[in-house]
Amino acid sequence: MDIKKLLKSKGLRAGKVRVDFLQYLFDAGKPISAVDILQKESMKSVSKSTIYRNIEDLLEAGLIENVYSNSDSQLYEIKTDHHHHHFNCTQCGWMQCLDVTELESVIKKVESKLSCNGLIVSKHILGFEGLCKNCK
Amino acid sequence: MDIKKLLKSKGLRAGKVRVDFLQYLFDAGKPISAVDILQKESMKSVSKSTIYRNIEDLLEAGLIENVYSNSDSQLYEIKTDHHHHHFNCTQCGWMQCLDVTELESVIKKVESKLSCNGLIVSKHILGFEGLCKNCK
DNA sequence: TATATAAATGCAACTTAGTTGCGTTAAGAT
DNA sequence: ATCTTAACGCAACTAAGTTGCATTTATATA
Repeated sequence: MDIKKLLKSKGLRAGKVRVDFLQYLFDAGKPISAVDILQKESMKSVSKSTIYRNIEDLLEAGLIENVYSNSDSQLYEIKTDHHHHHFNCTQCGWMQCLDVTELESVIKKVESKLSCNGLIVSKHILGFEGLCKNCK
Repeated sequence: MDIKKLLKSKGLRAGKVRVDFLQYLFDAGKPISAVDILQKESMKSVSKSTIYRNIEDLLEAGLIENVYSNSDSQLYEIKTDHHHHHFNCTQCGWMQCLDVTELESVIKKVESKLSCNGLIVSKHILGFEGLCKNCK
């Protein structure tokens, strides 16, 4: 789908930086931080407040989501209907998507148990850390 | 067990601030941040570098461990042999320990599958977020 | 108990991710 | 073409965490 139309469908204007930013996230195919973006050559002239405010807007619109990692800066990726988690190399930062349907069903059980205890569960965070093939 | 002896058994000296800090973590019975500590009346005169360096040392000694939360500052708690996870209220910061043995066995399976793929898994992070009874 | 020494602490300056207020620019509806 | 307001840039700020260095103190040893 066209980026501009996607943004419009969520009630967001297709500002120059916003379009580039979202396109970059689509192309990256991996979790990205605000710092990553700001260090990109093509983004050198972009103000960081613009990036951080775009992250806010895109999160709120449900176009991107936060990804857990042990890095100093928050990571984000395009939000898909297919919920998944990540393995994160603590040495080089490499990440791999994990599809673990078995896990998801157990997590659902825990969440419904918590709901019965009077809590509202809005999300869960799950991540695996360690060393990748190259770094070990 | 006596705090000073515990520290000594890990090859750490029982400095005044370190003992107080570790005692506080034991008494708190909930995850605590460096900022929490530094704001305590009895810790007002303590340097923040001392706290952060103590956190490093205690982590390395395996006496405390990091706890995931959505707060700005990192949370820590006394490390026990009994591994567990938390529910975290995003409004007030309240946390509840969760004992989910069912989850742990599935996670173990995932981790061994990752090991077969040539990755070294050192730890996993799991947390649930939402609203507690008071905040919902 | 006195002494030596390295670990623990304090202090101040620094780093870095992220925020905020405000003036300017440009997207897109009319 | 014009108007409105969202998007953007800029600069100053906040707050968590780090670092270098001087001072103090825990503790091993004499």
